[in-house]
Amino acid sequence: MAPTPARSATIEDVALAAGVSRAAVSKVLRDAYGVSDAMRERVTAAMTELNYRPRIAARAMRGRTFTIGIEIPDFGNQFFTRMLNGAMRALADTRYQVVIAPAESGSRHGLRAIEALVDRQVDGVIAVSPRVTSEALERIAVHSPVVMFGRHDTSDAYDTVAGDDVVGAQAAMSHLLELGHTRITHLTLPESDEDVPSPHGLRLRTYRAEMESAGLADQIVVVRTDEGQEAAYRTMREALEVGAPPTAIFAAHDELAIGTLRAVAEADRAISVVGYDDVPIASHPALGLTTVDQPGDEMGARAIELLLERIAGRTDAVHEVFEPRLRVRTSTRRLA
Amino acid sequence: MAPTPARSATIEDVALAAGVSRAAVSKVLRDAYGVSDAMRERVTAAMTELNYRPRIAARAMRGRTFTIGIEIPDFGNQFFTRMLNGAMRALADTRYQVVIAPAESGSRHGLRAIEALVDRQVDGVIAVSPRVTSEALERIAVHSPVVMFGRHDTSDAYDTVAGDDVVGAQAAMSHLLELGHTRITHLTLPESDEDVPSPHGLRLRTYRAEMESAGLADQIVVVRTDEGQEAAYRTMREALEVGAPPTAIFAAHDELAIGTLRAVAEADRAISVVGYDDVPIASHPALGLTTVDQPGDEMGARAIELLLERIAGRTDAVHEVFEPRLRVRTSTRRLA
DNA sequence: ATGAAAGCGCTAACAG
DNA sequence: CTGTTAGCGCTTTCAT
Repeated sequence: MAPTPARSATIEDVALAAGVSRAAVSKVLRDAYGVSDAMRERVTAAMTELNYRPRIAARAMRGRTFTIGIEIPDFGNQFFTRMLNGAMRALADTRYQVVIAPAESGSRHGLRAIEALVDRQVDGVIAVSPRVTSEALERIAVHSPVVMFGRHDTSDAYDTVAGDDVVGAQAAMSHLLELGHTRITHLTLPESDEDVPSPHGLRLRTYRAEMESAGLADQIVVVRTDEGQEAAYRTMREALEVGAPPTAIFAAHDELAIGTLRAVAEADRAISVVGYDDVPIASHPALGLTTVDQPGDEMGARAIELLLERIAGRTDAVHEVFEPRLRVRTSTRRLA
Repeated sequence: MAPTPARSATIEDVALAAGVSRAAVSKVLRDAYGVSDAMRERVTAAMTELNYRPRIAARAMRGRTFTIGIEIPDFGNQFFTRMLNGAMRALADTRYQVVIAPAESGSRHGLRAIEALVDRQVDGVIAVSPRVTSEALERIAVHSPVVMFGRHDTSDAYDTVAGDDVVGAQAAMSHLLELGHTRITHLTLPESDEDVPSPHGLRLRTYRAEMESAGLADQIVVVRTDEGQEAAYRTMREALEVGAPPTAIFAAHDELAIGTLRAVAEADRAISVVGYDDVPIASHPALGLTTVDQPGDEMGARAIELLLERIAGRTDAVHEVFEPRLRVRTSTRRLA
């Protein structure tokens, strides 16, 4: 290949080649009103001839980019894959393309990734960032439509799509309590906080409330672990070695539950484990993880719908909540 | 303090507020030569005051965007998560941001996603697209640095980072043969083709070669399935019902292997299964999947290094190959 | 050390 | 139906 590449074709080159004006080319490009078939044909011919690709950056300076940005905190968590699938499907018949910005593991709340997306002129943002302050989000939402995934706050500036984490956590806890468990540990992330409107905050709060109303306040144990299966495994391996081990563990999400299952297997203990999300692997017979199913794909698709509505001009906020559903499998058993 | 601005601040607003020229602000922004400390201070003050964020799209029209685009074919495959982690880590200390474009499941080869990235003016692209023709890639590589992940072709126009799939597949096959298996099925994707320089093409070819040189040419069985655990599960569930079932299955990657494991478990048969990649879940004791470990994070980090070199001006191609390593676990057993 | 000014490729009035 | 033209926000010579 030539080491000194020619610069690629611009709208002007196409116009020249087709013997028309730039405006005409632009109109063909955007399918705008007022182009004769003859002209359209010559222009498209010139475009393929020159291998023309419109520069989105140039378009961005005048109008839309037809790009949706999605911020994701952790690719290791397959729940977000479900969400993404739903989002992609909802966008399939539109002109929009998706770009995804992964939150750097360091800056744990993902604001940087959201801003990176906005700086790149996406037409709207879907973000999974329970820890970003609503002030920061509202500042962003002034200039760019925003739909937050998993949040339970109800700002006027952005929409939210979330699961009903109270109902879900209650289902998980009721299940364990009905099986006769009393020493139930909750495994969650370091930053989960009952006062933050995050899924994990709500699950934690619900865990506490359910333990208390079952008269088990003195049995409450909350273990914290870093994100990911591996970290959860190491944390629980240690946790199971000290003191009286629990008979059941309610993990804040499936990745943590799967890591826990590993620690439990190695410790060779009959400890029941419940997760949250119903990631695809959870139903694998080798794991048989009892978990709270969230309709991730529907939620992702709905988030896109809301975002497109906002892009189209809606200004009042919508806050949508999806119902979770307990899936009982073999990882939970009646207390012997 | 100004009221909430209808449109967000531009470089001009900052210049006005700081009482300097646009050029001066731009220089501060880019840390360019020739700015006094006093000026720098006033400008940065104005920037924070106005909550200024540079528009990458505008910058893109003149120079770099400091954005790396990564195209990924399947988020369900956790091997790509390993790759992404390595890539993110390698980029952590640079000015670059990552955006990821998922290949639409329809257009199975991901060219559209790569072009979406290039249209958005990324400074370089890493792509996982074994099926895109080298012609298409070379056309793109003329205008944008490209590193292909997993390909075994050696174009001059783009770099490649791949695992040694022949060695890896040989290791998998040798392992099964040494355990006494002779009826070994290979499970791969519909489009895998021995003549395409893709990982799966090579694994397929190696499977055939190893069977033949073991004198088992008449035992060769290749089963095709769509992408994903679920599809692999359904395919293998059916495949295990007809004819004489194999005693071992070599799956082209771990997601397929895990789906296979599910079918095997349900069929309640003692069939050995080997995967490829060593995704995180593979080592979980509940699965114990024997597999060929590829150093995904190193490979991702190396891909970034190569891309940055190309962005910096290197024009000769580099083709890097990483050595895989067999991980023997409980999913393979000596033939009874 | 600082600023004026010329574009980058595209869209969207507006004129013809 | 087609073309002219004025920017969008930024970088980058080139003067001063």
